[in-house]
Amino acid sequence: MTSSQNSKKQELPPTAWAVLGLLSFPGERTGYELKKWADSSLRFFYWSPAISQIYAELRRLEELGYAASARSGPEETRAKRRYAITDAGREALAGWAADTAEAGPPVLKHGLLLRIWLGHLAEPERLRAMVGEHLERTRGELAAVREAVEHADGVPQWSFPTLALRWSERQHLAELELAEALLTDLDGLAQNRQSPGRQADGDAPTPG
Amino acid sequence: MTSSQNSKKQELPPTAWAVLGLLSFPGERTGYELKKWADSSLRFFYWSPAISQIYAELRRLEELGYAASARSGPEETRAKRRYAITDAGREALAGWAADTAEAGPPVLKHGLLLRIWLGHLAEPERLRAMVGEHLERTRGELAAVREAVEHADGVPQWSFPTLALRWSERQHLAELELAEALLTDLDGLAQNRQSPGRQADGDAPTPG
DNA sequence: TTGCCCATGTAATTTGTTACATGATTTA
DNA sequence: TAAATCATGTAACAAATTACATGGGCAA
Repeated sequence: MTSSQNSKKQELPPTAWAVLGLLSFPGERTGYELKKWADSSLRFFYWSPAISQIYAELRRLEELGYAASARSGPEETRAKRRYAITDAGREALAGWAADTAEAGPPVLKHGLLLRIWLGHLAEPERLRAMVGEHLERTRGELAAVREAVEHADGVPQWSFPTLALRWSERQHLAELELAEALLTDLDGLAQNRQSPGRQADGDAPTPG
Repeated sequence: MTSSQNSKKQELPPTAWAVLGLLSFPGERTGYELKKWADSSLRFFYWSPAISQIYAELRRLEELGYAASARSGPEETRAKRRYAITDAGREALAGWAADTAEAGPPVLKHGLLLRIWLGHLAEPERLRAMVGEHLERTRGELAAVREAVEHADGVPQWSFPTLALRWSERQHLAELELAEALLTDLDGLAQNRQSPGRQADGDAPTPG
């Protein structure tokens, strides 16, 4: 059997692949370093697992032979442990990344929008304030993305991560525009509510 | 003690609030109906819990006195069970929704971008194809959002859900533009890779 | 009469978080 | 020498999914 035809696909959660992905760039690193790296770049378009989960995934990856670790100090001293990806790991990761069915649609969990959706429970002023706070926060995030881009840009090994970060930069710009448009829509709603005066508790229409 | 001052905040997962939110619109509905509704609208800006979890959350909400249910048939016959929000539930939900600290930044889990980030493991052609598939899928999603908007638009009780869906429509349009820009960037990368010829395995720079 | 949609629920399992314990190294 | 950061790990728990079991009603 050829190596590209492992009929039994490794079933691993996306987090495991993301951690292995972090290891797929040149160099060896500790779980701690991986966490910091995830916080400053992965999190913008995917997400940053808890440090305890990173350690757990690293152990699993090592068991599977996808990663190898070396202690810096002597055994038993709980010293720094640096991980590197193995050839088998690189191959498995490439196989997973090429599987487009695996990817599925992007998942968005937008707390602000959930609250807008529940706008009938809040004061209009409160809603506008929430969108304003969201704008502020998003500007901060955008600055963080730009820092990450600056850090990564120009390094040949990081051309693809840079691409992802550039996408993220544009994504944050879009998020700002979306929020502005939302404010406008909110104003429009307030206008229409001016005259009617009735909160309309008629028959419930069918959702769905 | 006034009802608006329960000093002990109810700690509930976002899913519980989302389910209660579904109940906050006029009418009584079954868990099954809630699931369908979540699939066709909530999922675009938040996410749609598994049906088994919806049932679990409904039980919890009822225990807390935030929702009440009535069987359609006689007891013990596992008949249809319709849920409605209670006054206490509405109040708790309003309190949660107004808490802006609770909201946190939006979370995005973008499988395609994770794969772009790992672009060094794939054929350039494969990457382009993946973005193409993403464009296709996003167009389909956009159509689904528009259907939902059409369904909700004009119904007075649903003005805020309609707002959220409009936001989602624009968000999907932005997603399409982002993907087009990504294709362009991918082309740019391919151009630069033309001459060098070396896969550069020099010193590992420090990520972070 | 077969299959699909409606409808509810349980059980097992996985995934992921927070809180905690521990100690080395660096910096003020 | 005190505090911050680096670094690894365990334990308890919460959140969420998948698979499964059950059965009524309706349409081809």
